[in-house]
Amino acid sequence: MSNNSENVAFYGNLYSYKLYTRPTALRMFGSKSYKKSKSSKHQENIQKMLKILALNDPLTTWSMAKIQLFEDTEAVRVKEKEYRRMLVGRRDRGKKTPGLLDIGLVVNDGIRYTKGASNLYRLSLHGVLYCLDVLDMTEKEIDIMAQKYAKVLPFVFGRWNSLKSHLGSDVHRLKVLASGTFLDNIQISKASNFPVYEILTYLNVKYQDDFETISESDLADQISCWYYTTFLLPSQLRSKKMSSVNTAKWKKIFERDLELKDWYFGFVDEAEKFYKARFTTIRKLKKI
DNA sequence: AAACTTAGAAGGCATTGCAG
DNA sequence: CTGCAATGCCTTCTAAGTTT
Repeated sequence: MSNNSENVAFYGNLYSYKLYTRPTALRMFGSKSYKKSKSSKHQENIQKMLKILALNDPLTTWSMAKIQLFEDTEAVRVKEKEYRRMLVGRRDRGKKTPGLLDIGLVVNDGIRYTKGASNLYRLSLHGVLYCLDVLDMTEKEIDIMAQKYAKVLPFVFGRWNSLKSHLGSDVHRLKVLASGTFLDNIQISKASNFPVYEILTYLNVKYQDDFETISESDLADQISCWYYTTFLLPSQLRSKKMSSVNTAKWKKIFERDLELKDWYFGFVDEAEKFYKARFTTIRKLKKI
């Protein structure tokens, strides 16, 4: 039910994740989990908050603080403010320092009216990717995040359990994307017999105008399409051919899930049309 | 290399507003 | 009045040069 068509998106397509959001987030909020490498207090705070958001339904700043501090109202009061500042950034002495909302890792997910109006916050898809990339999430935490964000990324997180049962540890290829690798380089064109390179390139073309802002459902489509397409690559890029085992797994996922199948092959059709039209154009030159 | 400078971040305090 | 939320202003801290 939570929809965001009226919200202004502060994030763009996957290319802008790779080029802008991710590098900015790494610089400002840490490129490694604060548990693993020395980080500033600010980075630790941010990462802790992101994890809270990752593991819960949309929250108000107050409820975020309460998750950590339960009944200690005074402490919650202080923490809550800290959280809000991290979200909205701060404007001090004429200077604006960006917060998680400005960078696009967190989005406003509607307003709760229980007591007055209060904003609900959750991760954006960029935020989900950053968490996968940087926070040291356990298997169990990722499962919870998938469940909480199933509506936001329906074709992947909405089918997480079934994907896990079919793909095993391969489900985590999403982390490749999270780490900023889009796999649209020419090198992969020979890594598979399937037109992986062509599809991923078309995926870039289709959403190229959405660099500044993209609707969340379009971004979810872009991510999901990337996700299913990369399964057409062997796990190690060295081995040239997909094992028949992999292909079988892939078919199995689509067999029972017609909605997914229609959606994915709808995209494949689009890509095919795109390339065909272009070749038709050049063919015409031959006839002159 | 210790002492000093300084911009920006973090922390603290105050105020406002609203619902029960 | 209490619990919650939002924001501005002031002070302290920190990380980085720069000077001596």
